[in-house]
Amino acid sequence: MRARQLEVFIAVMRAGTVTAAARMLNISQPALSQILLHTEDELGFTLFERVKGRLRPTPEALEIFADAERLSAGLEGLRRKTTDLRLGRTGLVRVAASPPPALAILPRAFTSFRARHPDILLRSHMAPIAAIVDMLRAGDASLGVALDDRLPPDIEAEVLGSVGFACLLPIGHALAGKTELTLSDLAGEELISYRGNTRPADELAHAARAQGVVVSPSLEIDVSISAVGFVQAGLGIALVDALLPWHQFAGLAVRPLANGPEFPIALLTSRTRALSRVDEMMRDQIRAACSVVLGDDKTGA
Amino acid sequence: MRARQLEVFIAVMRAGTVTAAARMLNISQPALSQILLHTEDELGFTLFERVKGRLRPTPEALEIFADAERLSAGLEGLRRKTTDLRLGRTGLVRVAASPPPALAILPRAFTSFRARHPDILLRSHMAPIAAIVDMLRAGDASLGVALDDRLPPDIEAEVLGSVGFACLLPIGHALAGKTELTLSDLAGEELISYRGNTRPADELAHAARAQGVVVSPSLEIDVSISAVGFVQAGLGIALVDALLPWHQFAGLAVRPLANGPEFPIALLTSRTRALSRVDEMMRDQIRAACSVVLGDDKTGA
DNA sequence: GTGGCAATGCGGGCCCGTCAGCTCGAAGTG
DNA sequence: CACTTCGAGCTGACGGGCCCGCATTGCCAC
Repeated sequence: MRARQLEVFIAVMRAGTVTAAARMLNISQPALSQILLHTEDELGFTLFERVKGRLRPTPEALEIFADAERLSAGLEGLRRKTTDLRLGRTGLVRVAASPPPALAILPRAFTSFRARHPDILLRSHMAPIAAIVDMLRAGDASLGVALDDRLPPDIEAEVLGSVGFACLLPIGHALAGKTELTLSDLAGEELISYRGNTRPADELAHAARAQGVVVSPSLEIDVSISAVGFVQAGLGIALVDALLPWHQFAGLAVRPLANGPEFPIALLTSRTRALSRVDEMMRDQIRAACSVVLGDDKTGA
Repeated sequence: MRARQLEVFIAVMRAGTVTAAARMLNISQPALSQILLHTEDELGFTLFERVKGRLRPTPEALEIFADAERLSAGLEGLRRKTTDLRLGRTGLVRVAASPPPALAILPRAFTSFRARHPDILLRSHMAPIAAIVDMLRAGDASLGVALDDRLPPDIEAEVLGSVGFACLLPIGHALAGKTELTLSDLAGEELISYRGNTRPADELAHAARAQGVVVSPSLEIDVSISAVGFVQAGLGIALVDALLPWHQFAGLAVRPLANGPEFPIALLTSRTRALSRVDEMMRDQIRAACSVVLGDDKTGA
């Protein structure tokens, strides 16, 4: 029994006549009549008794009607579900990001995504990069955003752009008079930056060596945002990524670091897991949001 | 999503490869590949990601897989149900009959029916004819067998044959010496027969009048089988239908009544209700059983 | 006769199937 | 290292069957 035959059968049962059923299904009466006859032929027994030019359901028809209706409703439900999937009206998007992109890029990406797909559940995970990789591998997140593009081979990293370093100064610090700082400006200052043996720390040391200066933090952090409190407390100048929206925090001044290294902004996905439609839509929004944020950075802040 | 597409999708999900799925469905690999591609085209999103010549289900495919399997199983169940209906392997047949056919015809009909369709539930109702008509109208029975063909217009009566009267004599009665009796033989005997204002009583009286004798029962019954006890007790000679297998009862002799009226044996159905396949099969068996019983009656007893 | 209903005949389009042939990647072999 | 082989899936051509609309007929009731 084909799905179409199910629909026709149900329509005739509900409408009572072939003509009315044909109207319900928006097809011609002969077409429906043919399908009905063919169905009965295939089944091997009659579904309706023709009496005086009218139809009367046989006991067999009544017997299978309930099942037919249930199945047809199920098919219709599946059809709706698939159109929802096509249009991206259902599902859950989980994005794992390290704090800077989570605070700088995801809000914008989520906003535009939500405007386009209001019914999709969104979940944001702020995590260090090792945790992001684990989540991508386990399927706990399908998209990741981090400030690193050197990743295991089973993780695909698409570089969306790059962002430099920023210096966080306590309010009133002498160096706040300059619009941008260089590494040599920081000589003799108490520095707060990433702990050793991490990529940003290495790159910073490399750049400093190239410029003939020495940069050695006296206070090490692992996540840039934790520098906020230390700078506010006057413990020193922080050398951190310029992505995080530092201006939102009171009590510190932000100055870009000239000639410093760059962080790559990478969009991470698992190579062993395919993206769902909604994941792809979110990926597009993250790309767009990133370019907007970077553009704003260049012109505005 | 067509039913075929559902099957193909499930087969590919289960088999893992297109070729294996095609083997499962006994079709060629290109055919299945086409259906799968067409399905994805119709859905608007891909179900499998092609990587290195292999297929990997997308999140959407995993999402709808459970529903698809459930629906497909439902369709398969309906398919089995319809073949059961066609072959008459399912259902319930309810037959209402008055006592003589219920004891003489139905056992044979049920036996041959059961031999052909062992899985069908059978139900026999022994009831007076008024109750039979009510049951047919209400759908509590779909077939009826009675010794009357004059019935309301909404009941169809198909006459399967006819049966005459029999005389039930107490063992040792003088008339037992004759192989058959006539109405005039019964003059002066105590008679047991149907109550007045019923069809057999009227016909009996009519036949007696035609033969110039008077038949007036001194003991009235409504159902012929109830005469057994009265005859065994020596209360008189019973004039009843010859259909009921009277020889099964001890303590009475049976002699046919010559030149008596005939009972029509009628197979009853409701004109407003259609017969199911199994009902029709049972109807055929009742017809056959009736002709066998009547033929045996002519030759054997 | 007229109107409503179901069935039939005819023609066209789409789906589905087989068959033959193709590309691509992995694995084996000299 | 180049070649072959094999298995995976895709493409194109062709045919049959299902589904559809249009025109028409048969049947019944009013």
